Amino acid sequence: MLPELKLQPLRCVLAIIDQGGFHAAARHLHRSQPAISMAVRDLEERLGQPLFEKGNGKATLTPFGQWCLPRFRELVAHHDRVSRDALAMASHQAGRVDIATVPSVASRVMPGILASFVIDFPGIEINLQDGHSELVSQMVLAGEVELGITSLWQPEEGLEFIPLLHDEIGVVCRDDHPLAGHARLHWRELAGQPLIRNGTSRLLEGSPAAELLERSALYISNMISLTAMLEAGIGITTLPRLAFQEEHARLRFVPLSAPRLERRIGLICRAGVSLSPAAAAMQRHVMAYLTDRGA
Amino acid sequence: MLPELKLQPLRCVLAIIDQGGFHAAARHLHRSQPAISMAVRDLEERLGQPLFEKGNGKATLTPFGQWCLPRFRELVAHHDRVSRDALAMASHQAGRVDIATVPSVASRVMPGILASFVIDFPGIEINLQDGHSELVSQMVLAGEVELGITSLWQPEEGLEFIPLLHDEIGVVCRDDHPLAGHARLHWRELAGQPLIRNGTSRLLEGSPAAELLERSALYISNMISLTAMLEAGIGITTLPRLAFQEEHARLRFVPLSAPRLERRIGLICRAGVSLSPAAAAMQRHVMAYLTDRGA
DNA sequence: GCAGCATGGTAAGGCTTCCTGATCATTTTA
DNA sequence: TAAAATGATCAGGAAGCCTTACCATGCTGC
Repeated sequence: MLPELKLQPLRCVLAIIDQGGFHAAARHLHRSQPAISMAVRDLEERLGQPLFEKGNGKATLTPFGQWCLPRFRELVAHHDRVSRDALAMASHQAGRVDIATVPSVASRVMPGILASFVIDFPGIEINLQDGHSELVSQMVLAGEVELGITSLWQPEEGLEFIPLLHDEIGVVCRDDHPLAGHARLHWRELAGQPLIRNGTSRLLEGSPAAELLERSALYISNMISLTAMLEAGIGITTLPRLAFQEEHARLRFVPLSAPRLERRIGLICRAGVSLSPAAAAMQRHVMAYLTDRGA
Repeated sequence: MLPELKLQPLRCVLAIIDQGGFHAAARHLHRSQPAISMAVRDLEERLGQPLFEKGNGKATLTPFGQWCLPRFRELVAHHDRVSRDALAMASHQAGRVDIATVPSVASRVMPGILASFVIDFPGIEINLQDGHSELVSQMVLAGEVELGITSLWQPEEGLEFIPLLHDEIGVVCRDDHPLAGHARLHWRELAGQPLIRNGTSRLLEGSPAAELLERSALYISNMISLTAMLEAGIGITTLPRLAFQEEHARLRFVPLSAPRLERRIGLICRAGVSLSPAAAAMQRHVMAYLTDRGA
């Protein structure tokens, strides 16, 4: 029913007008002149009307051709725009990545990663959100973000996990606390200390140190409140090293040597769904960045 | 540089999504299923990114594919719109004709022509202007209108003339005028009559009756003023029959038999420039209409 | 007036593209 | 577990498209 207007012949028509002749158009399109003639003839046959005046030496548009010209030009421009955009998207020169991470990663790891990423891929827009680890998993599962960087408590259905970092658990206390000078600690040394639980405390579960949790009366999820408590000397807590904010001069981090505990931080994304080009670039970038510096 | 996105593969992608699978798309596009697979693969290679998820049984878009889909849909829709409009234009189902005629033709001939034209070509827009014959020629030459219907004083460079009607010259006078009862007149019978010249009087030039013009003191170009003068009995005039308005009960038209004069009314258009499809349809229609009824 | 150069159109051959039909591997369904 | 449906792959052939060579025509400068 509808004739299929191929783009190449349309380009020929535009080139003939813009370059002022069949020969010039042929040169411009890197074709031979007969190719131009035939493309035009084929197009005219499809439309059922001549586009160019015949007989006179010069290449002139018929009124029908004049009517068609701007529409052809628009269509070709539209094609080129789609083609260019798609190529930019595919080659990581454009696009958008939405990432969610736990706060510790967002503040301690992501800045370095993103700083180099935006240099390598200046066209890609980045959207970084942070939240506790279960929220991160949920956002990835729901498709709100394509990538997550977090620790998984357990393998979750529908999520793929790529390990990135081992994040060692330690004890955090004020610098004048008796434990502050230790190079490492056995969990029994914490017995009797006022332990403040936080969102990462469940990392102790399943280890001998778990019984410490049972004797803890204080739970604080907010990190700012927690550090304020610690600085006030109200008690001690356990944290992964990344979550420990080194800029607090009066707080000390002492690794827990027995049991040696860690959280495994990794990249998560939905299983079975491939990433957008931009997200794939980010994923590769994250992995290269963290393996270069040693996990 | 830019990959050439052919429309057929894009249609394949749309069909796969809309019909829900490669086989369904193949049926819908009247192609074999491998053709669809190959078209998609080729398109993916051009873009450098997969559009469909591989491995799982179903046909699902990658995020990149989801990004592309609406753009592909737009581009294909744009193509179809251009194709449909161009075809409508070419096949006289749409378009526009601008015509200029002399007033007599506009009021006496065009109504019948246009009445049947709009039935045959309901999609074509018509723009009819009238003016004296030299204005008509000018408008055609300047390209303001594509077609003119008028009489040419002389063959004009750049204009093509297709004769349509012979329009006989006669004398117009009031019904109580001594000449009103004649069936025909010899020019000498007009001698001594007060002759009012008008825009068509130069048709007498070059004939024996030309000397009547020299003895005429009154020239009136406006047809309404002229008929008012005639009805007032101020004088007589000469007019082509078509220009004589029969609805004036008190005026009579008496053909001039010696010399027998006529103006040749015809279609004019620019030489060497082909007509738009709509104008060509109009031209054919006018010629068929007037030859059917005898010139 | 005629050679020379430009225009665009035409014809025959070859290369590339694209489609088909048969077949395969995998997943879903009964 | 057999059957059906999915999409992928491959070889062969048809069609489209491009190229080289040649033709017809119109303009230009001597």
